[in-house]
Amino acid sequence: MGVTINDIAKAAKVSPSTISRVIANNPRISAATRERVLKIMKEMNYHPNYIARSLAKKSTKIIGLVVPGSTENSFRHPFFPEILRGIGSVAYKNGYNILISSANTAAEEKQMAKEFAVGGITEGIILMTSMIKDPAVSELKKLKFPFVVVGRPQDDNEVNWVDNNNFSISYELTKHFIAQGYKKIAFLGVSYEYTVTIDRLEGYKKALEDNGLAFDADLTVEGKFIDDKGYDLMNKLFEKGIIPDAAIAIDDLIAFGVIAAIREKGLRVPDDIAVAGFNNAPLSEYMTPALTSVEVNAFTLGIKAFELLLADIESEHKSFNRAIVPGELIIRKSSIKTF
Amino acid sequence: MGVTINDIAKAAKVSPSTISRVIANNPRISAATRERVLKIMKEMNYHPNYIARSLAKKSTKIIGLVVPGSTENSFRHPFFPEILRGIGSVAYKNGYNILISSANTAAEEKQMAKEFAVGGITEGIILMTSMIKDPAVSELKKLKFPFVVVGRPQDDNEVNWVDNNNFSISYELTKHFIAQGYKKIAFLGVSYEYTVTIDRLEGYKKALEDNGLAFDADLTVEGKFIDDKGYDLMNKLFEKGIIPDAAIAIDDLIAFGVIAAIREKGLRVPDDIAVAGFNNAPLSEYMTPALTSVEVNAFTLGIKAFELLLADIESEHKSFNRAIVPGELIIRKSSIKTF
DNA sequence: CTGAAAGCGCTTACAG
DNA sequence: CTGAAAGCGCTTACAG
Repeated sequence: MGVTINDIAKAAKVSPSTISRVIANNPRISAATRERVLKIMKEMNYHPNYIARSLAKKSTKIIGLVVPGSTENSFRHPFFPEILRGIGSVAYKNGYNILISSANTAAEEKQMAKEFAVGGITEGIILMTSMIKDPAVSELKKLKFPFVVVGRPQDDNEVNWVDNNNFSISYELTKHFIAQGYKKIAFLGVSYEYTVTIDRLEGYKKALEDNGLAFDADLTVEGKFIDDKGYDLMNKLFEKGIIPDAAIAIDDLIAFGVIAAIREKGLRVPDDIAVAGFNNAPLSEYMTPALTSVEVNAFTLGIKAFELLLADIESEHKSFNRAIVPGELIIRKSSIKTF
Repeated sequence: MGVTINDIAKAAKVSPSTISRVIANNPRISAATRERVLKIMKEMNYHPNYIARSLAKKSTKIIGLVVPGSTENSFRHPFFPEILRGIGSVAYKNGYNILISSANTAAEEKQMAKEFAVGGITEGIILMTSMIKDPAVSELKKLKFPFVVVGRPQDDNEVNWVDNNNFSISYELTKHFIAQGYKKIAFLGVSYEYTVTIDRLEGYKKALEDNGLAFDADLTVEGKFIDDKGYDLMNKLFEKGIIPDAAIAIDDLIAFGVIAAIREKGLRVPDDIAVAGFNNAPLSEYMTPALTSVEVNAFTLGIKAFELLLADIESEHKSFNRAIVPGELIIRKSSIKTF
């Protein structure tokens, strides 16, 4: 703070333009003056002002990240920091900084996204959301501002997005149960507000169908994605007098609640009811029994999200892209038939 | 992008100064012109340029957050997003945005902190670190730039910091074991690079001492905080032929590895060895047995960190402050004597 | 190879 | 109540 390009110019007895060119590594500056200026910059402890440069260049090298906020547990989920790590790793390499903002409601989210877009502070936005009818998405579309959505948007027309192959991986997981002879497979935690849960439900349905099992709506329990307690969801089934032989939960945290409910009823996992989740929570491998899950590779999702955004910001030729990161089925004891 | 204060000025047939005053809600502007200008701003879809304003006002309303990066698992730990949520919640209320940066090494961390400080882009910094001899801390001290450290710094002279009462809460946890008659209590995961682990070790030692138990260095296993596998740490004890009757792990994730090692040896938790962790991971309550832990209230830590930073940025009278957020002992089955 | 000038889009004393 | 002017700290054609 304090020493500016003009101070250096005076001290070096050259013009500010020259200082600017030294900073920018402009090759037209003679080696002699370059050295002299660099030395003085160091002596006077000069550092270019990022804000002034941004204004002059009309480029801030900052991207905005809008995350769901305090009222939603999604923010607490381990995949969030993983995605952030992924974004950060490539952003850093490309000289971008990340401005982060959390919103508590869809309206707030739209507001934050808009502020980032119109304020001239960010050059692009990543939305950590995949909600149906997301107002932030329509707002950014309207503004024609570069952005990427993490999670398939309901209407993926004219938007960049990244996601897992939720349909396929859910299909595969369901098949893993069917192949072992399970027939009454429950699906817990669908929320019609999140495409991710819908896609997983569809994969499950298709797997049933392809293997001659009828889809039974009674085996599907609606929830609020990861905001709900698996314990409650499983008990809804029990209260209806339904005892499945297997249960797929939309998230590992839900799965643990499901297991708790099963045990409370005096049943065993996997012997009486086999269980699997999604998102491979850090502790899932340590549980007893270890939980079968799907690794979603959130770090890679973050990398892809940034790459798509960068392309949108820098490319001359506008296009809308998507990247699908494959999930990996991780089979552990909770879903392996023991008899 | 595009429409500036000058465009509005022309359209409204007033000077740019007047537009600026309307934006700033300056009371000296007549209601009539204010209304007219606001109307035109809306019609022309004008939004003030944040960067230009920052340059003119010499205030960006942005704080920097430096987090440990990809190579460290600390970033993956659930407390990270919790702290971020806490910071975000108050930052938002105070009109601050958060610029985030992750570093992989201590040197990189210092570099990021310095760039944030000297680049004129942030007005203060929160360091998510509590490492011994943190170069970022000394750098920011040298620059006399406002900052707050999450975690007690080794030398807390002239630094603002927030932390849990790690000594006391560890004391309390240890006493919980002693009170039940446990005598051979292991302590796993001390890292002399993190003050948090040292403080917890000291609390453990003091509790032993105050209750007539000798501290036995052989019962302490060093680790790399949450980067290490609890499984390996516990086996180090076993390999030395030591079988404790209780084990305190520096983190819940470590504790789960510890439990896995205990079981592999054919012993039971808590019957043969009682176990507890710290940081109350989201799944700890679902484990079998549910894990005794310490809730560190990371959200509150984040709030306090921002409040301290804000005070440093805005206060006329410089001072160095700290805030201690009490942890809460959460006793579950893993540490309750069954016989 | 270097400089003078204009400009990026705002704010803010100063003047009236 | 409003405006003209200078300034925030840079960059960048244009000129030489």
